[in-house]
Amino acid sequence: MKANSKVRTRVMDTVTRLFYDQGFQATGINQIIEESEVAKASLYEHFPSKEAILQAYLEDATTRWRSEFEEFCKGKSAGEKKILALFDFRKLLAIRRGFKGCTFIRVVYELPNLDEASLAAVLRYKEYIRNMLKENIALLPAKRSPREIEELAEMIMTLYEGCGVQSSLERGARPIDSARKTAQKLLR
Amino acid sequence: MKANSKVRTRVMDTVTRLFYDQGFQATGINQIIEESEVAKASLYEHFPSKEAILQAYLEDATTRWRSEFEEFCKGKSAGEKKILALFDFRKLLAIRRGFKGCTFIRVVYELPNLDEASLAAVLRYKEYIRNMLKENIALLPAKRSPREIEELAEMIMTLYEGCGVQSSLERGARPIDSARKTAQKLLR
DNA sequence: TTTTCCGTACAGACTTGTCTGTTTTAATAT
DNA sequence: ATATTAAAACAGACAAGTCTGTACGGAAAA
Repeated sequence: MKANSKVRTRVMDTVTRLFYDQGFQATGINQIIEESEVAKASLYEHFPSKEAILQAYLEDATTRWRSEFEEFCKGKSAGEKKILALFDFRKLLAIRRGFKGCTFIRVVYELPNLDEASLAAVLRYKEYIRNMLKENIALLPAKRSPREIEELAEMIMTLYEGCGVQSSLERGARPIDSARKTAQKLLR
Repeated sequence: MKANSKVRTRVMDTVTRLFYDQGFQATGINQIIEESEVAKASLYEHFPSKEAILQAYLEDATTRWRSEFEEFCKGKSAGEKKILALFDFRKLLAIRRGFKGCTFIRVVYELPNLDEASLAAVLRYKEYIRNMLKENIALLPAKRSPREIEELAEMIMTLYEGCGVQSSLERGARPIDSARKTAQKLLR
C-alpha cells in the first residue's frame, strides 16, 4: 500500500525538517532524495510532482500538530488552562525549531499562489484553533454572550498569530510569554 | 551619479511590485530586466548580485513606508489618533496590494538565512513602530508607569502583527478592523 | 512472480552572472 | 553653436550550473 510505505514516510520526515529549515523553494528534489535515502524513481512513484509533496506535507503537518497539541494538553483542565496551553505549546515548538515562525504561515507567505488543497489544509488548522478557543471560553466562569465569546476568541487568535511573528523576528520566546500574560488577563 | 540613476529607480520600482506579488525567489533576474526595461549589464553595474537588489529594496521599502505613514498621519493629532492610524494604514495597504501580508515578514519567512543588512532594515522598521507607540501612549490622558507603557506598546504591536497575518489568510480587512477596535479599547 | 524500490543517466528548461561591443547621453572645450 | 570626450546604458550571446521530471535496467522482497 502506497499511503503507508517506507518511501512515503521517509520523504515526509525529511521534508518536515527541510521545508521548515530552508523553505520550500530552497529545497530541491535531489536533496530530498539524498536525505530520505530514496531513489528518485521511487519518489515520483509516490508523488507526481513537488507540489504534491507540499500538499501531503501540509496535510500531514496539520493533523500531526493537532494530535501533538492534544497530547500536550492531556491532564490540563478545560477552560483557561487549555487556552493558555496554546501559548505554551507554541513556545515549546518555537524553541525546539529555532524561532523560524509558524510552519503554515511560512508556506503561505513564501508561495502567494498556493494551490487550493494546500491552502485548505492551512485554513483547517486555523479553524481548529478558533473553535477550540470558543469552546473553552464558553466554559469559563464569567458569563459572556455569544458575540463576546466570538470577539474574545478573535482577539486571542490575533495575539497568538502576532506573538509567532514577533518571536521569530526577535529569535526569542519573550513575545510568546508576553502574549500569554495578556491573554490570561483578558480571560478574567 | 549611481545612487539616483534611472536604472536604479526603474529596478527598484519593478522589484517593489514583483517581490511583493511573486516573492523574491520566484522573481528571476531576467524578468526584472525585462520589466524594468534595463539591460542586464546595466543592472549588474548598479547591483553586484541579486542579494544586493534585495538589500537595497528592503532599505528603500522601510524608509518609504515611514515617509508614507507620516504623510498618512498628517492632520491627525498625536496620541490615540496616531496609534489607530497604524491600523488604518495597514488596512489601506492590505487592500491596495491584495492581502499578501507584510512586505518585511514575507521576506523574513521566505529566506530563513537572510543576510544581516537586510534583517537590520526589517528590524529598524519594527523599532520605529515600537517607539512611535510608546511615545504616543505616553501622551494619552490616562497616567501610566513606564512599565505599563512598555507593556501596552508590546500588546498593540502584537495585535498589529497578528492582524496582518490573519487578514492575509482570510484575504480580507476584517481582522484589521477588529484589531483596531481592540486596540482602541485598550488605550482607554 | 509481481510489486516495490534502487541507481543513474538524461532531457529540457531555467538560473545567475560575465563578457563583448555598440549606442546614447551629457558635460566640457573650442 | 559645434566638436570632443568620457561615462552610462544599451542588446544580446554565452558560461556554468541548477532545477524538475522521465526513462531504463536491474535488484530485493513479499
